[in-house]
This record gives sequence, C-alpha cells and structure tokens, in this order.
Amino acid sequence: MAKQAGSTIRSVRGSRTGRPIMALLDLLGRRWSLRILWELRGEPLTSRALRTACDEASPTVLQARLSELREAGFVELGDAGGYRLTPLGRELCETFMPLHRFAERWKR
Amino acid sequence: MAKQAGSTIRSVRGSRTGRPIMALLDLLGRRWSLRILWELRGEPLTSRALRTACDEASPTVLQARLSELREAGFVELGDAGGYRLTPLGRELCETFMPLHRFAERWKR
DNA sequence: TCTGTTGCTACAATTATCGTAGCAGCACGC
DNA sequence: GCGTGCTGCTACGATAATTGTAGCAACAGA
Repeated sequence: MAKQAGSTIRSVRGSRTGRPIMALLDLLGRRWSLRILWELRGEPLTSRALRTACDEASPTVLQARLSELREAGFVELGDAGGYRLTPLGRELCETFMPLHRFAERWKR
Repeated sequence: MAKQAGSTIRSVRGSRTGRPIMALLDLLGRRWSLRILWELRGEPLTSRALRTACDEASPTVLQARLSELREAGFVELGDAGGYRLTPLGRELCETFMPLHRFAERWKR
C-alpha cells in the first residue's frame, strides 16, 4: 500500500480513536520516519543523498515514508528537486530536537 | 531475537555509527515503542492494561518492546507488578511531550 | 480447589522491510 | 543526434517483523 505520493495511505493506526497524538505516534513509529525527519533537519537532500544518510536504507521504504510524510505535510519536494522539511515539518523536528541532548547523556 | 528481558537484543541500528541519537531514533522507531512510553506516562500499567491501552496490540510485540525498553533503562517492572517508567524513561517521555500540543494543531 | 489475576510465550498467517535491479525524465557536453 | 550522469521512483523475490489466537506457570484470595 501507499504506492505513490498523493495517493492513498494505509489509514494511520490510532486515527480511529480521534486522538491526533495516536496518529502522529503511529506515523513517527514507522521505520525510518524519525530518521528521515532528522536527516532533513539541515539542508534539502536528494532522494539518493537521503538514502546515503540513512545507512543505505532500501529505496522502497524510503519512498513509502517520504510519501506518507509528504501527505502529512511534513516534507515536500522542492522545485529544483531534493526533499526538504515544510515549515510544519521543521516545527515537528524542533519538537523532538531535545532528544539529541538526551541521547548523548543516555549513551549506555 | 530479543527473547526475554535481560537477554540480548538485536543490535540497535545506527549504534555502529557511534552516534547515540541514531540508536535512540531506531529504538523509538520500532512499532509501539513511542506508544508504550506514551501510555506509561501516567500511572503504572499491568501488561494487560497496557495491551488494552495500545489498541489490543499483540502481546508478542508488546513483550519484545518492553524487553528492549527495559534493557535501555526506560521502563521497569515494579515490585508489585505493573510496568512503569524509570526516572530516565520519564525524562525521555517529557522530552517528546510537546508532541501532544503539536499533534493537536496538526490534526489534519 | 476453583477463580482470577499476574508476566510471558508458541506458532502459524499476514505485513513490512530489505536488497538488487532497473525504469522514464531531464540536463549536460560533445 | 548520442552518450553520460543525475533526478524521483518502482518491481520483485527474499527475509525479517508484526499480528492474532491460544495458552503456559506462578501467585493470591475465597
């Protein structure tokens, strides 16, 4: 499912509860979602650059996630090519930016 | 893999890069991880109460995630039974608590 | 002993993800 | 035109993760 950008996406788990946080947690809980947002926090990246940044994750999933994140309004495809965060996506990214500091302290 | 609490866990993706944030993003990016932390934000929950809170997610995954989150030091099993956040886990939870407000505004 | 908890597991079926390969479209230099 | 190299994106078989149902042992109270 979730074939191409703009088409249907598997209904986000938890959205039926009507609680947006559940839908958001589910979307962000899919593999590579968080990582993609994280890697896009800086400059726009082409699909291949993003793939490289994400440890060579398979393009299949990357495209799926990008489609979902685009439909959610967090990511967009720039005119000159390359993916980048929308203002909304940037806001979301800022939201869990403190994770960075936390992770550094966690560092098992 | 990741059979029981305290045993080995599949090495967290990204940990090889030496960047803790990657390991954390990977751990949190597994299905139900974020949701579990979210549901435990309040009172301790028994495994079955947690399962109910998580839309009847299958106990297999729930146990797997709980083991991982326990090994990571975010969740613990109370003496009288019931799962709860450790101080560290609570700190992590606070970190992405702003997501709640964000989700409310996002609300497609 | 019976009932109802607790945390936790087995196992087959279904999905998601991986990994490799490759497509069409576009811009470049030749 | 022709090739080269980029872009976003997809097909498809193999592998791993997740689901759903059922059930276990251990413990507590009646």
